[in-house]
Amino acid sequence: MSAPPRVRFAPSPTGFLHIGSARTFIFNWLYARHHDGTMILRIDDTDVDRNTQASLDSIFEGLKWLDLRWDEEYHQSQRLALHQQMAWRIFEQGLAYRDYTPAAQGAEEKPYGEGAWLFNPGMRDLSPEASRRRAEAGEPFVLRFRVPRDGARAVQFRDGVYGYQSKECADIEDFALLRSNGIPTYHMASCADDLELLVSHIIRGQDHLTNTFKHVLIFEALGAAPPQFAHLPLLLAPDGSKLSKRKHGPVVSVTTYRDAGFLPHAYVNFLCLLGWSPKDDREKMSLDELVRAFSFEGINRDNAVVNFQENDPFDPKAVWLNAEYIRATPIEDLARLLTPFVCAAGFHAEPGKMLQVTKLIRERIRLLSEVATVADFFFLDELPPYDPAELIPQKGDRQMALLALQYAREVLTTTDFYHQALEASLRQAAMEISERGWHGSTLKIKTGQMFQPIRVAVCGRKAAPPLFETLEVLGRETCLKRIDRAIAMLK
RNA sequence: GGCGCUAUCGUCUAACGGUUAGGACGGAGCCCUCUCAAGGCUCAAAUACGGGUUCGAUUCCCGUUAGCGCUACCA
Repeated sequence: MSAPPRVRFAPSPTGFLHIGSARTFIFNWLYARHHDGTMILRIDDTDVDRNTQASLDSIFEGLKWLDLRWDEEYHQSQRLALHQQMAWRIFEQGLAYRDYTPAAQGAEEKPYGEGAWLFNPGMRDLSPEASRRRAEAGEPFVLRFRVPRDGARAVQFRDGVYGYQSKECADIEDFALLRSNGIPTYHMASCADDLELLVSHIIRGQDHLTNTFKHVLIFEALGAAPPQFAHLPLLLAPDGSKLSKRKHGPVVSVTTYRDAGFLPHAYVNFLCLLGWSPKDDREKMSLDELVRAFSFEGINRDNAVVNFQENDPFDPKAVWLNAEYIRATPIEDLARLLTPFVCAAGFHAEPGKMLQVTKLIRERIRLLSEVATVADFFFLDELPPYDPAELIPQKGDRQMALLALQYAREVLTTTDFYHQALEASLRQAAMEISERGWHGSTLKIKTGQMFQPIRVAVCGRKAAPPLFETLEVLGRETCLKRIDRAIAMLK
């Protein structure tokens, strides 16, 4: 029926890719894919002073990691002529005027005492001749939109998320279209490009909701019907403030999540759940499911809190989702994903071993980076120091630990080194110890009491993957060496 | 200050006038078990406040409060 939508994500390269921006990208992408439309990436780099290459790199790096594609790409800085031309078209129609008031200097107080500022005195009604003369004389000016002041006109539009919106022109200030250096402002450049690129739906943060009235004015001045708008609730910090790089540091940067070992689609999934819901209790959703389920109706109007803490930078739900995705990842794929993290920890990640280790830790890590702490003993030549008290089992003592280790040592010297055989012979050993009693006592040793000293001796800690599989991966030589060391520590 | 937006468990959310207010994360407990996980089960936990409208309000209207946004020659 209607033409497929054209949507755009338009970041400005003035900082790293913000997770709120990432979410805006994702929602645009979902809308485009849901309707077989076109996803446009437009770099809004009109603020020459604040743009940085590092920021641009960060945006592309972040988007690349998210693993979602766009179909067309533009840079506003290469389209300035178009924006200027459109601005002057508005001027020609008498809908904009030159304002020669010098720019307000830096840190001047905002006098919000009585009402809002609407325009600078004397400039709106400068005669066309006077205005042109001063321009020709080289006097700098900003080009301002002439917001209708006569009558009680209101600007209105229908937002896909927030519904019908209306604002009196009397509450809209004469905003700038061109700066005194001739560079278009965000409002001008954005509308000009949305028009020229035939953007049909503008999906962006709610911080633009009130800007939209200005944009509608621009579209109308250019004789065009405004696109459809859909504004997204904002992402907040736990204290209710808007997420900011300044205040909240790395938790707002997409690359932080990548570096911590989030799976991109797990993270996309998490971001989708912030401010949107399929309304049927589904939470873990594949990209396909998200595309199918996405609609503006599912978008909330209330801002959403990213629930990070000072001692834990990641939202627990994001971590949980990531663990879900990790457990759903085939061993071979997961081993490959884990490898860089193992290498980064300074370990030698031999592919065959990675496969074995991955199998044992897949259900024990929530972030890929945790491999370094959870599986270190698989890669280390020598175990880091640990407390010998750890070797002593629950309701046991030093003698019991020693006995268990000595018995284990004996068994492990001869038994076949695969986990079924290891389990059988170590359980047998536990029974034998129990039958004989230990150091004159009639107490029996439970399997748990038998296995804990071995586990600690071999892994250096109590919390570890299943013992027999672990022994198998470690190999006889390493196991015996570590048990010997543990025995020495107990003596 | 002006204008706009918003308000359900700690957090993310469901319930488009009638539900014991549902789910998830996190928390607590139990089960399973060689530890840790994973898995299963159970529990605690919310409609900001005050007025209306209605036989009946989480839901509709108004007010209060609170939060957020915009109010730049930033985007």
